[in-house]
Amino acid sequence: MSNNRISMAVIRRLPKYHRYLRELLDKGINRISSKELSEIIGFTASQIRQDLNNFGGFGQQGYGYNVEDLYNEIGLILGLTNTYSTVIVGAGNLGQALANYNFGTHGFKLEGMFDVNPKLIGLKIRDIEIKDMDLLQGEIKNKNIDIAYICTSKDAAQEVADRLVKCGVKAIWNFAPIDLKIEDENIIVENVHLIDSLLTLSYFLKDQ
Amino acid sequence: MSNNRISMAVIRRLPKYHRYLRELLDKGINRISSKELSEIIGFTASQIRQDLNNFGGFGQQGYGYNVEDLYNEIGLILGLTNTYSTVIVGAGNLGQALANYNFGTHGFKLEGMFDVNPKLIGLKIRDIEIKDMDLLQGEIKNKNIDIAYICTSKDAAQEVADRLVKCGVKAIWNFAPIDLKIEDENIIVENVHLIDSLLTLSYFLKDQ
DNA sequence: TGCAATTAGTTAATTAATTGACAAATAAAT
DNA sequence: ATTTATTTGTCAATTAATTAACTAATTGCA
Repeated sequence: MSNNRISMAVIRRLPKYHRYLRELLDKGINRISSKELSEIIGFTASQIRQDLNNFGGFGQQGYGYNVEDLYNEIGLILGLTNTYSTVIVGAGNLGQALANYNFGTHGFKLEGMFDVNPKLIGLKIRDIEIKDMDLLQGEIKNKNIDIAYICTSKDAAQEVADRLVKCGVKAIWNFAPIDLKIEDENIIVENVHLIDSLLTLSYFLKDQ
Repeated sequence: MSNNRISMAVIRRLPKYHRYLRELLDKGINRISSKELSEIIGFTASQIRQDLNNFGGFGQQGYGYNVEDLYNEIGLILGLTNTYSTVIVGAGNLGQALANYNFGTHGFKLEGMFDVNPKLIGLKIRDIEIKDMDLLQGEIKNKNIDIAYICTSKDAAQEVADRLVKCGVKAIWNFAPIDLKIEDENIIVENVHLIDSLLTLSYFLKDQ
């Protein structure tokens, strides 16, 4: 099942399936065909069937898919049955925003926040106290942190990443506008490059 | 030049070229070959040449590319010589974070912030006062706003989008975890679905 | 000046991703 | 119970994206 030949294109569609299936569940819909799903999600029915079949035959001919089962299966594929411990590094506006997002409901438990700014240190966001960056390594090892969200400035990000990797973080969710250089290929790095997104918008706007 | 047969894959690489060229410029490097660029940016040299050639022949055989010229050309392609007026709708943590990002330096001038929360209304972020959401339509028309950043909750996002479109906004940068339904095909919608990004990270983490 | 090295632009080949088509299984209707 | 509708899983066809190969231009050095 956890076949690593699955293409990135497919993987990046999985959260969207998960999102739409959650909505269907909430509406009390318990059965859906690839054709119906295609109409609400905007992928072709063929693509939906192809995508899902990468992970197993979750449907039934003549019936379609059971919404709850499929939702759970995709949750499983995405690893949402696991619980991960996380920290936020850089507790400025963005870091605080992420703290308030409460990804904990999806299994990402926030265990700490760190910053260098004395004005922020000591502040509490949702019961999490912002601590001095000097305490980063110790706490990460202590609390066995899996994922770090980097919300520092561009200039601080690489150094922070190096420290994180050194103390055994498994994944980095990077919001700094830089491509981190990480030697260890086993460390997962997922970037959210806001400026890239905005410039893409700008590209399309220009032609209007 | 503004050929709209350019593939999305190419377009989404443009901001990354722009970012790396800026870095080269800052380092005082004024000449680069596709091969050298490929080594720092991580695309193949062939892909770099293909990508750039979608927009014109910016290089010179035997020489490579002039960094400053190429940087400017890509800036032009991305529409960064234009100035756009923007507003933030939803002035919670994320909205405030975006206000502080200061995208104004890239030509995206923040002209207003709006929220329904009385505790936020009146507050000033970087000289921009958060105003009552009721004033949204009027100000958008008044100030001829081009782009709105939607930073509201999932539940409020669609209604906000409808109102924005009605008063002539040209593009929406959407941070709410929902796919907005916009009738008018000319309206640009660029999504930043944080949860999708985090779930993708989770997918890869699960297999480790 | 002439020659080897470099390098873009471009075409061709390859690989990847998406869409289409259809058999087999199931559900629903009569 | 039989027939007709659906609808998946899968394979084939198509389209898109990436990589490789090559030509011609330019550079830089002897």
